Amino acid sequence: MEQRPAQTANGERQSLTADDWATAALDAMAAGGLESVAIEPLARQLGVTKGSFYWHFANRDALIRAALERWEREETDDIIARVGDAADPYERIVRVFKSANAGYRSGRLYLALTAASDRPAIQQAVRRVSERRMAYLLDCYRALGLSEADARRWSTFAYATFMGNLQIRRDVPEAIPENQQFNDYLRLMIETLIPRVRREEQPPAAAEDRNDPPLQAVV
Amino acid sequence: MEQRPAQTANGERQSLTADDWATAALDAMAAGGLESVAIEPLARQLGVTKGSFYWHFANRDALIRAALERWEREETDDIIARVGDAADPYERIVRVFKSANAGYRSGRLYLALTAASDRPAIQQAVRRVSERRMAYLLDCYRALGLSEADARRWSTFAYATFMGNLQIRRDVPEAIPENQQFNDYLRLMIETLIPRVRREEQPPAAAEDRNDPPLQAVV
DNA sequence: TACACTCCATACGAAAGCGTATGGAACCCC
DNA sequence: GGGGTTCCATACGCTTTCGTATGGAGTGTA
Repeated sequence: MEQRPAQTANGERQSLTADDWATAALDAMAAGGLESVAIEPLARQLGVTKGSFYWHFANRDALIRAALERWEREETDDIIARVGDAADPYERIVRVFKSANAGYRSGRLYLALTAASDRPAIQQAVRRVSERRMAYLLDCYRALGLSEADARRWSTFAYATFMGNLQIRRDVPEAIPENQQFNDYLRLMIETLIPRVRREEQPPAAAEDRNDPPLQAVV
Repeated sequence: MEQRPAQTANGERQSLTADDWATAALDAMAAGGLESVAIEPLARQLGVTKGSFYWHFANRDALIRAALERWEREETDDIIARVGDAADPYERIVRVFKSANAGYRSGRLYLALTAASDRPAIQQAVRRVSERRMAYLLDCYRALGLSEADARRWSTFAYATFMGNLQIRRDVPEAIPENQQFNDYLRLMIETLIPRVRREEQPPAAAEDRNDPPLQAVV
């Protein structure tokens, strides 16, 4: 597969891979947006010159495509690895919200990519990841016993809150409490965003369908 | 104050003002982010050349500063004009959420500005506007009768949901329902995000009360 | 008519970034 | 040790944008 020239005596100077360039591009995006993904600055930062880049990639667009692929892989792997197929749906939703905190870079990167709304390639990648995440949440809420319409509303609601917390954490970080205060804040959101439908009363979905109160949230 | 050379016979060609440039810059930002705010493209779009710009402004930074000032004025005026000092706090929070829908440009502009997290001037303006909005919400929740700590949590929670809806509407618009479905979605958020605390031990609310949850949300 | 002021056009230099062309060092294989 | 491959350095032309310098048309004013 890959064979790198053995590093020199002092341990420097091993050749770069295309993936190294992709991760560097993602780091640059997380730090300064898409416009920060420039060949020559990245090359300087990596300690090489443009010659290296144009050996690995055809042009700047190819780099961005590669970075997007890597990002999509990371995100989908992450959401499966972190919140996974664990336990009951309640626990899964809780973990989604706790993962909003974990990963400072992850959140910034997500927001930076969503900001590049003019580039269709990026927009589509963001859309795919967002839809996949919302579908995951939708499944969780269905598993809680909510009707299809209710599950859709609640999952969209929860995802909006999730995204908004990312944004607040980036733009007004003091607004997000810390330590014990943060736990209280988190618990408030969890308890509010996960309606405890009456489980016993089986069968859940069919019996308690359309009445006036749209969903029997007990909170 | 301002005197414009009378427009020519066909109604074209009246001279521009600095404010015209500022609004054009904001439009460009809402459409394509900060990098779209370039002098020469803007000049072409306005039907003039750079000569016009550098008569009104010292440089590009001055334009961005002017645009930011205008944006801050608009935003603060808007939040006072739209949701205003109307009625009870419940109605005020409702209006905040309804205004997330109104103003397509407003939301995009907000998100575009928050994305320019490297520019300190923009970051501070965003912070000021965000803090002012969150303070407004905090006041609403205090007026609902919540304790200081609870009001702070709920207002942050609500603002996060507000921001997240802006983001979803931009990135995955189909996820936001429309028409009657949207009203249901909106009502769900409103009812969930506005806890009806026991005002003064009134009979109607007190009757169906829960005593388990930490804050007396009845939803 | 002469002058000043406002607003913009045009021309120019400098810098940054993209992409290409080409050379060259290091390594491998026979 | 000739030849091929990998990976990168260097040099160059092109485009876009910023910012400056300067001229000029239009209008008001003495």
